[in-house]
Amino acid sequence: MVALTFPDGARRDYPQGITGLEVAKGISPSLAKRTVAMALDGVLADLADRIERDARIEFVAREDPRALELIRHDAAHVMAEAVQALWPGTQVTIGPVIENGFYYDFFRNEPFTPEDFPAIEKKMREIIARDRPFTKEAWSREEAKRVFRDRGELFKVELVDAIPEDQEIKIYRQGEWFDLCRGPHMTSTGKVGDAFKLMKVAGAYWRGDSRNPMLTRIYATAWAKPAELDAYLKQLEEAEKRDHRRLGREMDLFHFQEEAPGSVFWHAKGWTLFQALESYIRRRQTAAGYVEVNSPQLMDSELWVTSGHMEKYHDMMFLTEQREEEERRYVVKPMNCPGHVQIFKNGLKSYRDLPLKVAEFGKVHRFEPSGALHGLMRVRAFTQDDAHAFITEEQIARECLAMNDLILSIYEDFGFPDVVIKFSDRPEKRIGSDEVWDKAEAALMSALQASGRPWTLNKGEGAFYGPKLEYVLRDAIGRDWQCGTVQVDLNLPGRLGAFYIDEHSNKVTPVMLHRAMFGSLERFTGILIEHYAGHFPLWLAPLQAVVATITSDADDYAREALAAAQRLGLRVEADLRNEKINYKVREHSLAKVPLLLVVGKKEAAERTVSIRRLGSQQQQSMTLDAALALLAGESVAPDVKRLAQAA
RNA sequence: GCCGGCUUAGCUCAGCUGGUAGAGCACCUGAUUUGUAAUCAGGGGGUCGGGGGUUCGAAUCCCUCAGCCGGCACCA
Repeated sequence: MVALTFPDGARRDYPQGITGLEVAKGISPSLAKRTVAMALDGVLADLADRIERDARIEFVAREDPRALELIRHDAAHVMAEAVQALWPGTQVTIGPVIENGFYYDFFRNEPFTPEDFPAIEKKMREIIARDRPFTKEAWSREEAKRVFRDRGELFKVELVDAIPEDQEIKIYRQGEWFDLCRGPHMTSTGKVGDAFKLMKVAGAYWRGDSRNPMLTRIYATAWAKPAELDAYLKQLEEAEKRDHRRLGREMDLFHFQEEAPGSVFWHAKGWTLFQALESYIRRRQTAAGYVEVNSPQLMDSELWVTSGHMEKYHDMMFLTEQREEEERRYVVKPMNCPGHVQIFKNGLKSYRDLPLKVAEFGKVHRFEPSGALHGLMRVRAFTQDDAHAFITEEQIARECLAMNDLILSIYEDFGFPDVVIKFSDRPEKRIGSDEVWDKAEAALMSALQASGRPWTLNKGEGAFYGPKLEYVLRDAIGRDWQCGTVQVDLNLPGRLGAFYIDEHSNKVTPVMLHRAMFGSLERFTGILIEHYAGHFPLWLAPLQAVVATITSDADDYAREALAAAQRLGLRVEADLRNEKINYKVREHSLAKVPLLLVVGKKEAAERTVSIRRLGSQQQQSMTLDAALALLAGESVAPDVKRLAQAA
C-alpha cells in the first residue's frame, strides 16, 4: 500500500503501483479528464506513472501555472515531429523549454528559413488535432542506440551515450513519432493547444561548442491561452520601441556607420547624456577617496607581453604596424591596468601611501568578433569607469567592502530595483598560494555578506589572478545586465614589478583591486536609454525643456525665458517656429522632452509660463521665475541633492 | 568567427515571374499667427551597400566583399 496525501490534507491508502490517472478517476471522472499531469511531493510527473511510495499528490490541470512548462515541452516534441514529417532525413537533437517558450535544434543540410514557419505550424496543428497520447517506454541502452543509429539519428546516439549509466533510457511516443526524453509530458498532444508561434531561426553549435557542427535552431513561444500569447507578443513590440538603437536615432543621440564598425559617433545630445554620467561617477569616486589619472592610449607591445595580455588576447588587440623608422610596435590599450601600474611604480611608494586608489575614464579598444557587435551594448571602443586600488593584503576586506557599497549606492540612484551579485572563486588554473587565495576569498566574501544583497556562487569562475564579484542589474523590463565588478588581483603588480616599502624597509608587492561600476559607459548609456525608455530623469535628459510659443507675439518673451534658463545652466531650447501649438506639443512629446514651457500672449503679459510635463495632459501655470527655480531644483543630480540636504 | 536573413530618398517601407524607381513622414518655399499630440499648397531629393558576372537590357538572377539584424560561440 502507498499513502497519498491530497492538497486538502486528506490522506488515503492505495495499492502500490497505482497510476496517477487511476487515483484521479477514483475521485471523479471529471477530475481525471481535466488533469494533464501530477506532482508528487512537488515534483511534476506523468499522470500514467505508477506510484510506488508515500507522497503528497497534486493533480495538475492544464490551466495550472506549473503546466506551462509541460505545454512548452510538449510543443517542442510536436514541432520536432512536424519538421521530420515535412523534411524526412532531418535529424533531431535537443529541444528544451526556455524562458517564454522553447526551441529545438535540428540537423539538416538545407537550413530552415522563416518562410518554412507557416508549413511547420500547420503540421503542428494537425498533430495536435490528432490528440495522440504521450506514452513512455524504458529502453535498454543498446536498443536505443541501435534504433537511433538505424534511423540515421546520429546525434541522438551521442545523447544516449551521454546519459549516466545509472539512469534509464526513456522514450516518449506520440502516435508514430517518438523521441528520447527525460519527460514528463502531459497526457496527449491535444493539450498543447493553439497558443504557440514559431519566432525565429538561428544557428547553434552542437553541444554549444564552436568546434562542433552547426545546427539549425527554431525558437518558438507557447502559452496556455491565446490571450497570453497576444500579451507576450505585445510586450515584445513594446521592448522593440525602447531599443536603444532606435531611440538613439529618434532622439538624435548617436549613430554608427560602416567605416567604424563597433565605434560610436556621439551626437551633441547623446554626448550630453554621456558626460552627465561621467561627471556623476567622477563626483562619487572623488568623494570616496579616488584620484583620477590618464594613461597613454598606445604603449609598447613589450609591456603587454610582460603583463601577459599579448599571449592571451593577441587576436583581440589592435596593434600598430611596424615602421621602418620605428622598430617597435604599439598596442592600442585594451585595458587600463598596466598603465596604472606604471603610474604606481613611478616614484618610490611607501606603505603610508596605501591604499592608493587610481581611477581613469580610459577609452579602451578591443577587436570584438564581428558577430558580437550590438549597438552600444557591445562595441570595439569604449570608456570604462575603471579604477585600481593598490593595497596591502590586510586592506583587502575593507577596500572590497568600500567598493561594494559604492557600487550598490550608485545603482540605487538610477532606480535599479534588483541587483544580483555573482561571486566567482578560485579556478583550476590559477596563480598564487592557497593561503593567499583563502585570504582574498574570505575578504571578498565578507564584503559581499555585508551588502545584504542576494548573491550566487560561480564556482571556479574567478580570474586566474584572483577571485571576483560581478554585479548584475535587472532593468525596467526584466533583462539582466552585468555591469560592475570588483576583482582581487594577486598577479599583475608582481608581474609588472610594482612594490612598496613596508614599515620594516622591505620591498613588498601590493595587492591590486580592479573596480568598475558602470563597466562600459557606452553600454551603461544604452542600458539607461532602454531602462527609462528614453524618458530620462531631468538631471540626465539631454534636452530638459523647450520654450514653445503660441504666436510670434510671444517670441521676445520666449527668448528672454530661454536666456534666463541658460544662465542657470539648464539645457533648454526655444521653438519659435510658425506652427500651431498642437504641432509643437506633439513633436516635442515624441522627442521625449521632459518639460514644455508654453508661452502665448497671456503668459508674455503676465510673465508666466504654462508647464506641460511629458506623459501628462495637464498644464500648470506659474511665474517664469518660479518655473525656472523648479526646473533647476529638479535638475540636480541625486548625489548632489543628498549633499545639499545633509548640509 | 559560425549559421540564417537583410541592405531601395534623412526615416519607415513598396517595387510580381529581369524592360531602366515610388509612397508616407522629414526637408525646402509660400500662405496661415495659431491656446496644449499632425494647418494648407507647391517643390527639391536616389550611380537601388561596394565590386565583378550573366543578359540586347539588372534594384530584380549569379559570384564576391562590407555593414547591419537574429541567434550561437566569444567577452581581460
